[in-house]
Amino acid sequence: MCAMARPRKPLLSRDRIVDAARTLVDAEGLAAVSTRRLAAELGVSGPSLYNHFRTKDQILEAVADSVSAQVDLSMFDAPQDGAEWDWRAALHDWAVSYRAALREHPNIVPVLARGPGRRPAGLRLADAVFGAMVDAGWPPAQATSIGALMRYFVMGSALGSFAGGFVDDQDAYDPADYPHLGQAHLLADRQELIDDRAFETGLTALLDGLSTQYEHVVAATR
Amino acid sequence: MCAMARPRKPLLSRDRIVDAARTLVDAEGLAAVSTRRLAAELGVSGPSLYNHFRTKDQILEAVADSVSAQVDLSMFDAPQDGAEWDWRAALHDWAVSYRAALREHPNIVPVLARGPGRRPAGLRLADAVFGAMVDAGWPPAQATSIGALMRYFVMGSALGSFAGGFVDDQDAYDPADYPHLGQAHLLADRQELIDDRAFETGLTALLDGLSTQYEHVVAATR
DNA sequence: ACCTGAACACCGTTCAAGT
DNA sequence: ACCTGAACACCGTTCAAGT
Repeated sequence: MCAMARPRKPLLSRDRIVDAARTLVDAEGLAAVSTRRLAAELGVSGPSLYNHFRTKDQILEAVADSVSAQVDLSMFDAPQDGAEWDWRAALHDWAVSYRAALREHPNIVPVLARGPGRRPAGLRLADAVFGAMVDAGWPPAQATSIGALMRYFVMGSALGSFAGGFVDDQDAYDPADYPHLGQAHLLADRQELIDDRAFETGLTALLDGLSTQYEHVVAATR
Repeated sequence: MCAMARPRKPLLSRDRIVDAARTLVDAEGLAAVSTRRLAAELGVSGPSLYNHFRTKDQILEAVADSVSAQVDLSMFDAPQDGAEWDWRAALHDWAVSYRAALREHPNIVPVLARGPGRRPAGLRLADAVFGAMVDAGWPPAQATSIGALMRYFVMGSALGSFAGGFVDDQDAYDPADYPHLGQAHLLADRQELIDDRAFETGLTALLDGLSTQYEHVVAATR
């Protein structure tokens, strides 16, 4: 009861803000995140957020990084005792985990797609895949390409459903204009199946193709 | 002269609005496009736009479709007189043209990434690639997968530069945290080269892998 | 140190009014 | 039919003021 009521626990923290923002993005999309709305969700007034983040964009960056942090990277460690280091299997498992993390939070993908920037989990991810490919024997320039092209494919597959991009309305597909899209209105119903199959097909093709290149480029110089 | 000055030519048209919007998006990004700003660029007041488009989003959709319309689809026509129809070469050329169109207008890619929806050029593109793959002998479900996975890869490669996603500042890459990113600060300087090489490497791998699948799935059943 | 209300310069969109 | 100004309900961010 003394007059100096100073230590009064802070209402906000960076973690609490990021958690609330991620929940809001997941539930209602990027457009629903305004500083006023987010603050209301946290029971404070809008400008309070600026005591913890410099801009709204940095809040979204932090949300993006918290999603990157969920990607499993364990398949890249353990230096493999002598045995042939199976980079192909590791790359496959990593891509599956990467896409799974993104698909759990698809609305934040446009922010993630801007690249790692200074986000620690994004940089850790880039570091892990590049290091693993170099360890596997890929020349550094090729390892960079692999990091990039895998990112293209995973980001593209998570950015938006392919099947869901087609409207669920037969009248939208006039056979005179689009002779081969007679069944396209059915895509929306089977979104997950269609996108999962396309991802696995593409990933297998990508890894098969890279294995061929590996034999030419790497195994040949051994 | 006479008092009835009725026919007064309209100041605006859908095309003029779309052209101005595309120019603005290209020059200053999606965030710079506000209805007031766009209207000012066209010499009219903000609400005027609503005589030609129902929402701002539909203006952006129209910009996106005008970019889709620039993708070359000619490699998919001409039914090939008896000879083996080279779907692999067509797919390669199409992917290159697709990516080139997107890279000329990278800021609109997030809108394109929402899928074709009801956009005519987007639907034409989906129709062409699906029809060509079916003609080449792919079963419809596989042709759908190919349309999807190519879209993943091209969208991902156009959504943002891989190399440009890394900051141009050596201090951002502490060797203790990111042991393999010692050269990462150099990526920003060679953006185009690095992204072009990753795209070609990935596309070749993808097509090589699909060719292998084609032999198993299609040629075997002939 | 952390939170607040008021304020500034913006938004997308609607609508009555003009021609 | 097409354009306008005024208005509504929002934005992100700053800042002086409070504790």
